[in-house]
Amino acid sequence: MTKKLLLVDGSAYLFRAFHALPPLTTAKGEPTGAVHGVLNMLNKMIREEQPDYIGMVLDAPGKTFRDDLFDDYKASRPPMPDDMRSQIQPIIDIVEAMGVPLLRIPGVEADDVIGTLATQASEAGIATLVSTSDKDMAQLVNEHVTLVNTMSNTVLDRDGVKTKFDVWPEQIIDYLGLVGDTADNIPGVPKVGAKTAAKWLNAYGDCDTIIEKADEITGKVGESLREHIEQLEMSRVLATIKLDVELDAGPDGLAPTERDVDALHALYTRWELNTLRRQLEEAEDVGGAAPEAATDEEAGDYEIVLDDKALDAWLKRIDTADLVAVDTETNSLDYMSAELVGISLCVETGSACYIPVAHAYSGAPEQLTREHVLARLKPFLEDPKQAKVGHHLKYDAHIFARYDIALAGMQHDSMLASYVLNSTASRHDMDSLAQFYLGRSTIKYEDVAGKGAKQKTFDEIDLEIAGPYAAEDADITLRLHEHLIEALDKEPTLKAVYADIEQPLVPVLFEMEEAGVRVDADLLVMQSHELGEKMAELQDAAHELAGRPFNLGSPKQLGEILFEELELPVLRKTAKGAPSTAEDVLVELAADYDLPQVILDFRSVSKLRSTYTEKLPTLIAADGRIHTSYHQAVAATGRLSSSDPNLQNIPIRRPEGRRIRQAFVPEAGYRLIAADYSQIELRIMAHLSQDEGLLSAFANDEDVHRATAAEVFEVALDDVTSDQRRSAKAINFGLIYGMSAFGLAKQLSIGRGEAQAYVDRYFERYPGVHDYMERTRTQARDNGYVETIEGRRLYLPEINARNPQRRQYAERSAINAPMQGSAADIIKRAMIDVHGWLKSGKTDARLIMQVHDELVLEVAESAADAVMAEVIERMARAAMLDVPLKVDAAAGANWDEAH
DNA sequence: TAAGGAACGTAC
DNA sequence: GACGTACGTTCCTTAA
Repeated sequence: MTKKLLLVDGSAYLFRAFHALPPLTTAKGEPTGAVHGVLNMLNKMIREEQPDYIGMVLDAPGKTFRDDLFDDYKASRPPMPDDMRSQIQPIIDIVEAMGVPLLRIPGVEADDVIGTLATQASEAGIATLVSTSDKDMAQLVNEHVTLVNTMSNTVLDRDGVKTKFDVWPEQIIDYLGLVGDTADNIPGVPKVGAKTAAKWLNAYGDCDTIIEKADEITGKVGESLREHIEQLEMSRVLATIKLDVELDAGPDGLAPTERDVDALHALYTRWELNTLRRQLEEAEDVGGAAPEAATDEEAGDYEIVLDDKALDAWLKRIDTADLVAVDTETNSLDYMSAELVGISLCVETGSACYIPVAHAYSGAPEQLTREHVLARLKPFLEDPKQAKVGHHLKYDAHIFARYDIALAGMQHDSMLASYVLNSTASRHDMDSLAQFYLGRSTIKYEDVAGKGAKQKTFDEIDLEIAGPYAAEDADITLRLHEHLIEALDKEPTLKAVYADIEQPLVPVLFEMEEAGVRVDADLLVMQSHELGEKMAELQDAAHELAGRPFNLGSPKQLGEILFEELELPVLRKTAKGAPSTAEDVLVELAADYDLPQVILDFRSVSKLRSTYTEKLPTLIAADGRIHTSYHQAVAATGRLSSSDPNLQNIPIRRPEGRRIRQAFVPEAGYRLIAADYSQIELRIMAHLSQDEGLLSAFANDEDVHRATAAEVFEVALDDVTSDQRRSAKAINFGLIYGMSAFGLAKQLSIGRGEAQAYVDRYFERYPGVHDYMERTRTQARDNGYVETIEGRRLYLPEINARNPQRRQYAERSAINAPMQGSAADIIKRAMIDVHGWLKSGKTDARLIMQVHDELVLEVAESAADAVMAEVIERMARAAMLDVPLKVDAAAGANWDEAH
């Protein structure tokens, strides 16, 4: 068997890694990005090639013979940055500790050392692989010597050189002499580029012949050639790699030696190369193994797919797999504008691929085109029988939708599994989950893309960096899925919440987001204008009353005016101890002073303008519609949330704000239908508490607040005053939120004693509710969690906290969560049902919004009445409680009218 | 200059 | 101290 020699161009690695990698540093701030990069590439080469001999060659400091030949040699190259220079020594130390022979020969360049060794190896019949990204090395290629570019995974043999440069390896020196090299300041012949050089060399064979026949060459290029013959000869010499450098040892002196485990461990620790350190610890039982090292953390087998052959192999793998992890990489978080940059797949943990389709940094290797890859994957992606798992698959589905691919078979989602298992986990992003469930530190997005102003989009990231990151995402997704499903299997009710509610909801939310809602920009712009004028008037009035101008939007400046200069009484302080200027405080002050009311009016107007009338028009997409994002794994109780923009807090309570809803309109020929559950949380409280009074009030379809007022104030239903009803309403809502008598007193501006009397009275009249509240607190304390009707859990780790404030907070959450969460479960079931019904029939209608207890649909005018009736029916029977679920609905020409 | 927290206000 | 769940804007301090 022929022996194999691997020669690594350390200098090329260093430059490439330094510029390609984000500026990683140690905790102290020492740069280590290039160290990471060089070591990763080196390790990868060793792993893949398993050479018998190996040498890493670095440039030595100081002048080389070429500097003596040509004064301007490499003059255009800026001096090595300090951040790069400082990383050379750590690399040298580590490579030596690894047992890899390292060569640094003064007076020549790394290229010359590599050239010499490659030549000697050829003569000895040793197969040589030169790992570099430097194209000059192509001149070394022969039957025994090939180049490999770790960046792009491309291998250049004789035919490869011919394909890439259109000249043979032995012509490369002449080629470089003609073309020159700006980076090394090798002049070449002006006006001659790659095409011309190849054309001449193919016609004449070599430079000497070209010079001989220079007169035959016509045109401006011909002139340039004749004028620069001397320069051409010089350039050839500079481009020629020296093959006879005097070395202490030949290729057979480059056998790797035993690695020095202790020295390596110390160096990895010193330079905070944690992944390498952990791998070493696992393999060698060295150092204080970190806790996470105990779990599975083998480096994955990650492949970058750059050609059809590799793609074919993966298509075969996914076709026969039971479940495939799919992940997309894009250049934006905005799903409506994001472009696909690459796709990751994983069918078996530890083995994943990344298929880049649009990495466009300079020097990026040739990739399969987006169109090609998508066309080949389309049958798989659209096949509902081919099950996929993702982490937040809804986002990936949006990306595929941009390219007319309807992602189907969205069977599992590790983000949702995690959410159902523990909704109170602070985050459900992949990195946190990998750390928590798998004990595994993943590559962080910031580490590959950088952060702040320097953050790159994914298509700008070097494949050497992006590939492992992206492939790991798919690998981790599959690992998480396997782990989380196992956990869910142990909790059948949670599994049901996941499988029967959250997972089927994904396509529903996906379609709602894709649909968006039409918004009348002109109307909002007009409203904005009006509000702007009102703001100016109120600001003038405020400055007048204050006696000087100030920023009305600054609570700090306002506090100075009100409490220092005008000396108004400080009624309350903020958490930080500053006098509060919150709404309720100003309302109270407004009874005795003028300025607070002006501030209140200003705030209200300015809020409407900045948050809604100014902002919403800027968010309208090309289709004239606003596409929000519904988040399925955010709210601890099981509710959805909405952002970019938040369509769940569009004003309604006051007429000034409510006008904004007039800008939410249907397409021509359509109507908006808004259907909302009436008092759903109180109905759930009746069901859960089984309180007879409450059950019968709902059974008889009474006005529940009026009924409560009648009980608490001991009057007949018909004699309840509007004030009594208002108080009863506050009590009812307060109960849902776990409010105290103190809070109720504040809400109703009554004495604390009086409020306490109301609460006592309420519990006397509704003893079932009182018992239920007690039971809930007990359950929370005993189990550490509370449940919705469906069995969705909310963990309350602080329910037994020593700190009374934290404990009481947990208690209030315990009271509220079953009601809020059950309502969320019910409307989610209704959404799945309504969506399924709409999909199965020919009804021209679609769901477009959800606001916690309300669904909004856009329906063809002719179908409006029928759809409304059906939606009411389906929402009402989404859960079978011991009280009826009542649904109110209306249709209109805008969202305001539909109420 | 950018990031992040505090204060505030909108919804259910 | 005192009413649950969210998200967005503005101001302003702090850190790089």
